[in-house]
Amino acid sequence: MTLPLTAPLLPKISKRSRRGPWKSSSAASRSMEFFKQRGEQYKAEIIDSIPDDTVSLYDQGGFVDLCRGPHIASTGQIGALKRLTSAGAYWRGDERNPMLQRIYGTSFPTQKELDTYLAKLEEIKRRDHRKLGKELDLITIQDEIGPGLVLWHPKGARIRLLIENFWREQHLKQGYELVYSPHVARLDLWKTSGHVDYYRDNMFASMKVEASEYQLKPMNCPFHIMIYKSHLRSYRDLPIRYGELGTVYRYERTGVLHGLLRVRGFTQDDAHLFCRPDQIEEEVSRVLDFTFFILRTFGFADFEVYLSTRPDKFVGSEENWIVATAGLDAALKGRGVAYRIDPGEGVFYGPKIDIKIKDVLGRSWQCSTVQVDFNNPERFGLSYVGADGKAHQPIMIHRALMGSIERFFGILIEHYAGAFPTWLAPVQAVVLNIPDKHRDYAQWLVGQLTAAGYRAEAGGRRPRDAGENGIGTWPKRSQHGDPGGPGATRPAEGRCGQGRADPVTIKLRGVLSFLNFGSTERFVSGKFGSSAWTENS
RNA sequence: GCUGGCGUAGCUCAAUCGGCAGAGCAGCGGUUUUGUAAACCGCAGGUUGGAGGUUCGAUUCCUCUCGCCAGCUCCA
Repeated sequence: MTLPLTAPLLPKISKRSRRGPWKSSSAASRSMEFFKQRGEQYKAEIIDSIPDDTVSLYDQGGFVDLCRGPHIASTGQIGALKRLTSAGAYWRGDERNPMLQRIYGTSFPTQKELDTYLAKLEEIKRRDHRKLGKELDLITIQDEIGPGLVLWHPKGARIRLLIENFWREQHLKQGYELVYSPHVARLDLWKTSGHVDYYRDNMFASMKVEASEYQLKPMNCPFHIMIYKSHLRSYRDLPIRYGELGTVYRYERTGVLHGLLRVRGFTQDDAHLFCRPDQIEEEVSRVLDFTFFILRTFGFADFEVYLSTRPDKFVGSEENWIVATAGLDAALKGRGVAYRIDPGEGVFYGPKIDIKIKDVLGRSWQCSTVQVDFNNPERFGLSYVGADGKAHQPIMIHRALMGSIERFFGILIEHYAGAFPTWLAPVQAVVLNIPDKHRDYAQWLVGQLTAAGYRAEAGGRRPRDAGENGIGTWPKRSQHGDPGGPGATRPAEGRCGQGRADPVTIKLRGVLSFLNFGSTERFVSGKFGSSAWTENS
């Protein structure tokens, strides 16, 4: 059948795949002939690649499938079936191969379980940061500017500033030095670093300036290296930790761009640690602690940790790889972190630890990464003077805790469904003036709140504004009106939809006190502050 | 980049066979007022993503292009 898989056809497929029992049988590799005769070239090709003498086949009403199995014993076990989407997929996952048409669907033993799953998909849709980012006026990505390039609107920028201020403050406490570096540099720098050889496909084209080529930076590391190199280093100076909220530009193929989660210009919360080989474990341990602290502060509690080991193509000595991998391993074990080995998935220049964040819906996102690097110290000829008076080569550790501010923000939006905790909320309080004639008073109150350091906004002139989505998303609300009127002055109260209205007097002092609770303290995950608090002054 | 789908007002969407581009919400001006997704009247809002082509006439058909979405591949 070579009909196009358009929408009207798919319900039929849904229906048909419902009846008949499954039978299973196994056959010798002559089944390759069977599939060839049927014109099912791909199945024959797969059998060809299976070393075993026998393969297992499943027969379902004349549809014979090659499958390691198991298929379910009976289609009667399928209580509920739903087609989800259809999309192309490369044969065997290789983009050089032809594209196949794939239909995605799911089934559950009962309709109820299917409904639960579908409700979760709806919830994911509701939390989509691309939708909320626009609705809450946090960010936009506009065609005229270019795909994958983010505009941070005032409300989004407020949150970013809070994130960045927190980040800087904590890094200083942790003994990092904060640095800045330019957005472009001579192409030669990227030749030295190896990016031109290994990373060119992800770089924007270089530009000619006067007599030399310049390159928009895809990474921050060469700059930090050059700061290290700017003078002689002693073993006593190590470890040296340079941190930077460094904005990088990478050419990502159009099909991979995805809201804030995959962009072309983004800011890494980057740092490079220069240390002696014997300091790797200690430094990595510190980074792990620091990472979990930061992530928990933003409300993330569940993580997936991976240790990626040496790939086939690698640089550096085997001995260094062993030392570095052991250092990462020891740090993870020392901190009691459960992790999985991802064999051969390390970067060519060294092994790494990746930490994926699990959000409230149980989806995981790659953010944090800790990578050991032997390559760059070698390429740039880094050294320090050891206790023996001789030159030694330091080890570099690349690390990002949030990964990129853009991606992290996208995840945050979805994690909180836009209803940020008070310390991060771009609007901590909305002052509603109902009816309109109280606008001046509302403005005055907003002015008072702003002067007191809160993020407040006046909004709405009609009763229904109180129930609006955007306004309901912000943490606190205070409403002002005439006694007994439709917009009667109401107590400041908590976030709409949480069923928690905290009675507070409407006097300015009361509003300030109410806001003060939990407005600046940061949440630690698992301890989401309740707003159960009253004032009766 | 690849396969498939889709671009109409700030947002969500209409527009029959190719025949005058429309509605709700948001906005603005009024009127009104029992407390959480919707009070009433009016006004304004558009180069139908862009460029070509076919046609008396294109939102509609064709070509190219830009972008978005679902995946594949890749990744922070």
